[in-house]
Amino acid sequence: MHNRLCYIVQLPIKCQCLLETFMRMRALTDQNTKKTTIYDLAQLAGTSAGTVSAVLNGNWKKRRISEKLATKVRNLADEHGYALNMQASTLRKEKSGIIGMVVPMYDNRYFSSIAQTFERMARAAGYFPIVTCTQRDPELELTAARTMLAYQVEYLICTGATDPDKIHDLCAPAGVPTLNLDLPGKKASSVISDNYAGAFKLTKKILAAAPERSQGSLFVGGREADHNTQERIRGFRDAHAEIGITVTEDQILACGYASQKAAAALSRFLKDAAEPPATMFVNSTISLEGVVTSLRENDLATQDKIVIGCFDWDPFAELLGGNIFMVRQDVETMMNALFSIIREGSEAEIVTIEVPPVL
Amino acid sequence: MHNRLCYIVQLPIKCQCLLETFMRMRALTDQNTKKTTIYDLAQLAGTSAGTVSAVLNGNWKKRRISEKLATKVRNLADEHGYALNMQASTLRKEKSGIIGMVVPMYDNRYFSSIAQTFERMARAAGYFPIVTCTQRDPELELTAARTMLAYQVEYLICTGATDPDKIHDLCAPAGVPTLNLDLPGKKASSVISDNYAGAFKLTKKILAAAPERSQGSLFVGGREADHNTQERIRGFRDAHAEIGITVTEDQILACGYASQKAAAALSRFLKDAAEPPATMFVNSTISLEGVVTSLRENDLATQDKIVIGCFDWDPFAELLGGNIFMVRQDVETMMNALFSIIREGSEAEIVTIEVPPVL
DNA sequence: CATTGATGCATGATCGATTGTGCAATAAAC
DNA sequence: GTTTATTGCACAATCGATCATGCATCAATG
Repeated sequence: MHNRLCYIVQLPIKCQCLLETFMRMRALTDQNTKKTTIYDLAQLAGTSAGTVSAVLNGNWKKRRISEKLATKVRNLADEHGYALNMQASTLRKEKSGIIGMVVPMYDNRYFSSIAQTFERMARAAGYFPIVTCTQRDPELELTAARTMLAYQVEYLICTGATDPDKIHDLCAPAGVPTLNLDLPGKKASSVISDNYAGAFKLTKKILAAAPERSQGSLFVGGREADHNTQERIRGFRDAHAEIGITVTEDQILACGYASQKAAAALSRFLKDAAEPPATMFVNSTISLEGVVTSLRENDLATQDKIVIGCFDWDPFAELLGGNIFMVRQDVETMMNALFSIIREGSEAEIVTIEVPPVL
Repeated sequence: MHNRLCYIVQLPIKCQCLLETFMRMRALTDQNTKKTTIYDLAQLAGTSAGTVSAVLNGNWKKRRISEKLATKVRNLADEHGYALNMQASTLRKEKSGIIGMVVPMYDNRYFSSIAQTFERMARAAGYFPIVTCTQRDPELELTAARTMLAYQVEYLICTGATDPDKIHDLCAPAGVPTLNLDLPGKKASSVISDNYAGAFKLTKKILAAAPERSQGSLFVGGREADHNTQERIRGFRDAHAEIGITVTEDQILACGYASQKAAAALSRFLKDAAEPPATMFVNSTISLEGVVTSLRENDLATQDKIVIGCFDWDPFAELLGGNIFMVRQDVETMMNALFSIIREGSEAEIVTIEVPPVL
């Protein structure tokens, strides 16, 4: 069945050198295109494929294979650079060992740290992590999820997904559990930052450091529709309420996260205002980029003049100097929570874990 | 062969409600754990698995399947949320469509931009991209490469790899071509920044903007052993030579990339020096973090006092203000070069493409 | 010497999708 | 009416690894 036929031809002496060249090429091609399989190793070791498989995947003890044969097979595997064919293995075992994650972007510290930590922990848990970024494109989110399903992922983590519940509905019929990270969903467990508490603390901090000024605070960035922004605005409001200040609608610029949008929104605000705001709550480092740019353009350095609080962390932003405070979402703890849910199994009910960020 | 047996049992009426509950559970479990296969769809459509396969993978025209049957099969597939089993498909076709990439880290703009662009372009080229970060761990680099081989990647891109040639040697016997990105290798084609030209230009720029001072320039960050650092030092030297200055060994602090190392090396330097350097060439944003920290600690703001050139780009670093110039490695062009090599096929000889970075 | 048990391995079915081959049924050509 | 061509599909082998089953061989026991 698995015999690889080999035609041996008798050639006249004249052709010997040609033959040699051919054999070298074949050897090269063989090694270059044909991967060694357990059948090849079985033939070389004079044993069966099943035995080779047992030796290489570690349960040869159970199958009572002799130490001697096991060693021989392992040596041959090393010599020939044997690599397991995961597709075949997965197909048979019906378990891929793959855990998937979709993230919106890599290009800020929060998400890149999530991706990096996810890979590390997944590997430590014995999974093969596949991370893919969906460019904040809802369409691509679904396509990516579908593709991950095709690759038989055992778990799918939806990070900052536009519509995590739709992804859940895609995965559920295939028996693939999902988890939400950063943004919560209703149909699967979620691990998110404690946005309210973080925003509340951060706001108190900047209010305490704020200079006296008629023009009060400003909230910049994020989308009113998204859960995180709502919670942060609530924290922002309540921290003000605590010292007897009511935040009005015009103090909230939920203009989206993109830096250009934040810059534009802030510039518009500054044009109408008599005085710059005393404090600003900026909803992400991405938005902060826009805020800083806008301040530059309006000849307002960060230094001392305006106290900024940013819900997110970036090392260089921190070095910007001036009165800038950042809360750092606790990625390590969030990811630990995530993997503890995964370890518990999907039996449990739907939970939402809120991890406090650190100032 | 592929019949899924279904035992139908006649139960006394008493048990009817129990049965109902059972059926609901079974339905749930069935839908939750068993994925729909082409055999399931074939049975539902009253046709054969081969036909279903042909319909779903698009070559049903070639196989002369009627429009009517094709539509029926497609509808059934949609209804039942059918997802292709890639493992089975790959196993049979002996082509996975997977393209792999290893990167050292995600947490700086350069590498995260590379990862992001890679994913986008790979998808556009019809591949399924798998990116994994190896934490600058040479051991993990090899392990990751081996795992990628097991998953039957068709191509492997080694980004900033410690020893790309070793990875090549791992992949070659399996017939998997490799490409090097960012750091060159000898055994496969490479796409890298034109480090010499970039460094030369950047150095000229900071020299032109430099204040007159006895203490000249400093080169901070990177490893003497790595190709990029060598080339940048060469550019740094030559730009000085052009205006008649010879760079001495003590002006080169190739202390590694890590920010702490850069901070420590610079602080040590500043302790011994009578005066701070007029200009500094910093070898990456990571190192720049350390440099800025060290300057802070030594009460030297960036403002006007020291002209800094950084070989790498970060939006916030750019906003730091003061005399700081950054060259941005041209990721888009580099990745285009990479994929054009991939499209050409691996027939061609080993080439090294140097892409000029932009100031 | 016959029976039991342990040891060491081979055999073959199986996972799901793909694809070359072949065989009916109908249509077209002579 | 017979031959040829075309349409429309079913069948079965195959990819590589896994694992339940089974069959020799040899030692131990009665």
